[in-house]
Amino acid sequence: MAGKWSVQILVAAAPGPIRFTELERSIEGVSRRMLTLTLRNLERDGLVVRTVHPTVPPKVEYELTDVAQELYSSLRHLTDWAERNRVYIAEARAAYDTEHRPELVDA
Amino acid sequence: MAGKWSVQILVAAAPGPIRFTELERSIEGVSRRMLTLTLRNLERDGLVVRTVHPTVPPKVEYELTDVAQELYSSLRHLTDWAERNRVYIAEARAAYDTEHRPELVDA
DNA sequence: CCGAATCCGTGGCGATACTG
DNA sequence: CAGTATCGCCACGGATTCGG
Repeated sequence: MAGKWSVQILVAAAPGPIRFTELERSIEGVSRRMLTLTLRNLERDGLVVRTVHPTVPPKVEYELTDVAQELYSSLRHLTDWAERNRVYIAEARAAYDTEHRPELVDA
Repeated sequence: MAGKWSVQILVAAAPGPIRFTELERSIEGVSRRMLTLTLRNLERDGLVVRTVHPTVPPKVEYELTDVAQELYSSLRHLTDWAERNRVYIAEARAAYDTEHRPELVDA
């Protein structure tokens, strides 16, 4: 799964174990459903470990595996690139649109 | 567009200018439509330049910009990771499935 | 050789409501 | 608190057809 939320979960969980609700709060716009689904897929791929503390109230923590930590490092190169070229791409897009689709520019 | 074919186009075009039909042949399973669409999006984002040679028969070449070359380099970290952990993930998946969904294992 | 236009199926994802 | 279950939209992308 290259799912929409996977990367943000990796980022949020990279520093250390994090609880379900903490994830939900730190990731803007994610629904409980998608958070669960994405976590299950990450767990399935051996990227996160799920630890249930049998307490009241329930407490579940998610933690990245070593493999996922490596993935996170590799991803940083990508995000760095994205950050560096954010403006360039936005300008290229604007220029392309004014040249090829003048009607839609202000829409 | 984080489209399905963008990365493969980057890889195919990284060595140098490449023609439309060459792309179509070197990328397994891509349709003419999706190739065109993806190329347009990459062009729009300033990642490829499209050069039309007014000859008969027509000849169109696509070439990566410097920004796209940087992206390609950054991507390599990811693909390297994927290659290194291919087996690990496959095994994690198989283990997860046999444990959580025994019915589907052979389906 | 290179591409645009149209039709249409699939599934990822969101909204909502219900549980232990 | 940490999920699960059900419903439905719509954008991505495949197949096909029509040009320059």
